[in-house]
This record gives sequence, C-alpha cells and structure tokens, in this order.
Amino acid sequence: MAAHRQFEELARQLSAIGAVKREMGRILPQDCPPASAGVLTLLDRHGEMRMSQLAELLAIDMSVTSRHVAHVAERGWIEREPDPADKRSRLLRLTPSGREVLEELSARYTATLARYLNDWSDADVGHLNELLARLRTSFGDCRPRAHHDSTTRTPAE
Amino acid sequence: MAAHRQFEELARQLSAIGAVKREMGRILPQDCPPASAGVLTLLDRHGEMRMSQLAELLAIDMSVTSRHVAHVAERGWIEREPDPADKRSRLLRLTPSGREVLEELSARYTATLARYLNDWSDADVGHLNELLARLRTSFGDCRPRAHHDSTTRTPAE
DNA sequence: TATTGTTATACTCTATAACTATA
DNA sequence: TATAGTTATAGAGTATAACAATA
Repeated sequence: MAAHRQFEELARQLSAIGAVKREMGRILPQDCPPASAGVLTLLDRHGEMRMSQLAELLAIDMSVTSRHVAHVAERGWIEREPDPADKRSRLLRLTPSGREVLEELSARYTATLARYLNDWSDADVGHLNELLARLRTSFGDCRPRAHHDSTTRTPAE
Repeated sequence: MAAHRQFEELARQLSAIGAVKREMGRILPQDCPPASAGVLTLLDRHGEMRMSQLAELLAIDMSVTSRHVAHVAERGWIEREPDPADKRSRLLRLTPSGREVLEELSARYTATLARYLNDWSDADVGHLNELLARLRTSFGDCRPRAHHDSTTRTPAE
C-alpha cells in the first residue's frame, strides 16, 4: 500500500487535471459539448446499447444521460429505437451523421494531443493510459449511492 | 511521438476520469466544495499569495477564483489583507481555522484513497503522480485564450 | 491607459425527486 | 410492485463582459 504522502499528492493531481480536461473540451466542434462527445465515443466503441447501459459506462445518473442523449439525438447523430424485447427501453445507435462527427472528434483530439505531447513516447502515453484505466477500475462503480451520512457532501460538479 | 491510437485512448481516459474526481468530491466536509478544497490546498503549499497568482495556479479565470476565495473567506478559513505594495491587490492567507479544515481534508482524502487503492504499491501511485504532473506541464498554460476561431467551442464545464 | 479584482450573466454538467409507461 | 426512461428543479463550476479602484 502506498504512503500517506503519495495519496495526498494524488488528490492534488486529480484536482488539477481538470485544466487539461477543459483544454481538450475547448477544441470540440460547435454544438458538440464534451458530454456529447462522450456519448458518441462510447456508442462507437461498444455498439448499440440501452440508456441504462450507457449511463453505467458514463458513470453518471440516467437522468443526466437522458439529456445528453437527447442532445445528440436532436442533431441526428444517433437513433433511438424502441427495444422489441422491452418496450420501456430504447436502443441507441450511431447514424452516419454521427460517425462523421466522430471522425472530426478523432482528428481534433489527436491533433491537439500530438501538439501538446510532442515529446512523449508511445510508451509514456500507453503507461498513463494504463494507470488511468486501473485507477477507474479501482474506484469501481463511482456513481452516487443512496443513504449518505450527514457529515459528507452530495455535490454536483 | 506516440501513436494516433494512444492519443484517442488518452482522450477517452481523460473524459472518464471525471467519475473518480466526483467520487473524491463526495467525501468532502459540509460547506467545503472541491473548489474550496483546492484553494486551501494551494495556499498551504505555496503560502501567502495574491488573487492573480492563485488563479494562475488553479488554471481558471480570476473571476471564478474571486468567487471561490469569497466562499472560503466568508467561512473564516482565509484572510484577505490589502497588499501594501499595490492597493489594488489583496494578499490571501490561511487562518488557523483554515488549517483545521485542511487537516480534515487530508484525513478524508488519504482514507478514501487508501480504501480504493489498497492494492496499489507506493511506486504505482508515485508513477501516476509523475505522469499526471508531466501531463499538466505539457499542456502548459491551459487557461482560456482570447480570439478563438468560430469553429471551436468556448465551453464552461 | 493598463491592471487588479469584483459582480452580473449565461452555459455546461450532475444529482434528487416526481412522473409516465411498461414488466 | 418494480424497473426504464423523462422531465423539473437545484447546485457547483467556469467563461465573458462590464465595472470600480488603483497604478
């Protein structure tokens, strides 16, 4: 197990990494906020899925997911078909238009990272990716749980 | 330079790491949102400073910094004294009460990370810290710049 | 005239709760 | 009764612009 000091430093790094996330968000195309980019990316990687599955992958509440999905659906980037197996559910699927947006996203993301990280080796980026993935796994299901005790916050961010 | 594929993956990891940040935010004490914790932590690490310096360290606009600082000042966690060298500026300084909050923050952060990352070695956490610090350095000054072109967003997050 | 900091406004993101429709 | 999804409401975070005070 790691030292107290390392944990304090990690808390600080996590707090500060928001600046990088914001910078990445700034390069997105018009009408495509970071949340929309996340929805499209996950549908591309995992294929057709239901709202609840998407919310699980995004690690956010389904109510929030619903709005993000509505945003991309209104722009024609995804389709929402009723699930024949359960009429309460809707199956989400990328449209050709959505795939075009994804192409643009990919181009902008990689161009931006290639610019900022021009002195990073492939192994460096790979290692960071692995550690971030492991960090998320270690935190497991981070979505809000019911019954918080009254001494802790239940914030929004 | 790293491969296209690695950059796409990093973009995805950065997008998803928000879940971990939110979980860390949930364990903060009442009346102490993540932004307040950030202000207190930076004042502790770097000592007394001006608004503009704090905004620089937080990598957010000074207008936002002003509000975060007001929040912690209203709770008596910092003092704001006029800078004798420049009457436009105010020097920010932790109070004993602010240091007590910091003690609590440190305890909660480390306890939470120790729980989630119980199978991480000291070297693992250290390596992640190094890579995150390097990532932030590579992005340099990520705060918003004037004169964006019209094809990119200028979001809030 | 330029800079430091504050305030007003708007937008993004998220959580909780109430609601509808279906299982 | 329980579950999938939507909508309304509230709160946190940030950016831009306008403003006040000082350099």
